Amino acid sequence: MPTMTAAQRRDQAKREYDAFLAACPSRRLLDRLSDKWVTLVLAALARGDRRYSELAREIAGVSQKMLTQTLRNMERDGMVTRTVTPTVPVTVDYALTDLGRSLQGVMQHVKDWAEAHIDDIEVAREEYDSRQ
Amino acid sequence: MPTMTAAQRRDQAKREYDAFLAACPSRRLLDRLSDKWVTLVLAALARGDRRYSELAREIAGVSQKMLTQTLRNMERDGMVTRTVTPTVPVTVDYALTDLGRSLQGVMQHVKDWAEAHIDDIEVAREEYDSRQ
DNA sequence: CGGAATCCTGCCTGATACTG
DNA sequence: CAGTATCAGGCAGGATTCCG
Repeated sequence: MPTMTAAQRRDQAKREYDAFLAACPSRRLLDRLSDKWVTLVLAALARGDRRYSELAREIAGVSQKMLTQTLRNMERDGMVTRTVTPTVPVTVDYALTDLGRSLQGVMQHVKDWAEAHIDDIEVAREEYDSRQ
Repeated sequence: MPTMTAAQRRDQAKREYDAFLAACPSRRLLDRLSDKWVTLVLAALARGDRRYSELAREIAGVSQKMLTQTLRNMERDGMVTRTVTPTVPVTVDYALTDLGRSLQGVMQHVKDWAEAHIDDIEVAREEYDSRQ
């Protein structure tokens, strides 16, 4: 009785795909980096340790929610350390770990590429749009 | 009459922020890369030209919609070329441009980093979670 | 100061169906 | 084969409020 066979095959494929995804290092990192705030936090901390409010000011446009969430995830991933100093009011400092610094070095190349080639992209885009 | 002053200030700040964003090369590129399919398409095409269906098979988990959308955007950005051969049925080949190859070279470093360090991240994460 | 919690909206994405 | 069109839902992310 092959009822639902098509749906079952799809589910099967999906499970295999998920397993494949979970086993692929590149994709797991890409999932992390596709959160663009991660890269911006890395860049900010590369210039030195920062307090929460300093990061919020330096990374224009990030909401408190996203900044907190990003920092939590990065702490969880061993990219940054979080140091609470029980003053009044409390101060919280963030710093890169060795792992974070290592990744930042790689992302720096991406940033350099962006500054060198983003104009080419803009030009290509305008030409594409002008051809309808 | 300072009615709506707070809201107006927010709007003003938002407009300034948008203008700032539009002027920042790194962020514009990050916006593109935060679409993770872009990186995967770059990697696939780096191994040689591909037809649409080949890409769909090679990049497991991408929907037709997202693949088409990603390819369109990348073509618009001058990263890939799209060549239609009017056979029956029609064949469409995608290839990297020089710009695309250049970016792919940079992203290759990211991929290498991922394969070298993703385990460190996993370990850090498990330790973080085990500490509640 | 540095968050946590809540609500709520948009759009991102996948599923499905149709076309040349 | 290589798409386009349409619909639906899920959740990313913003705004707001409250707390230690």
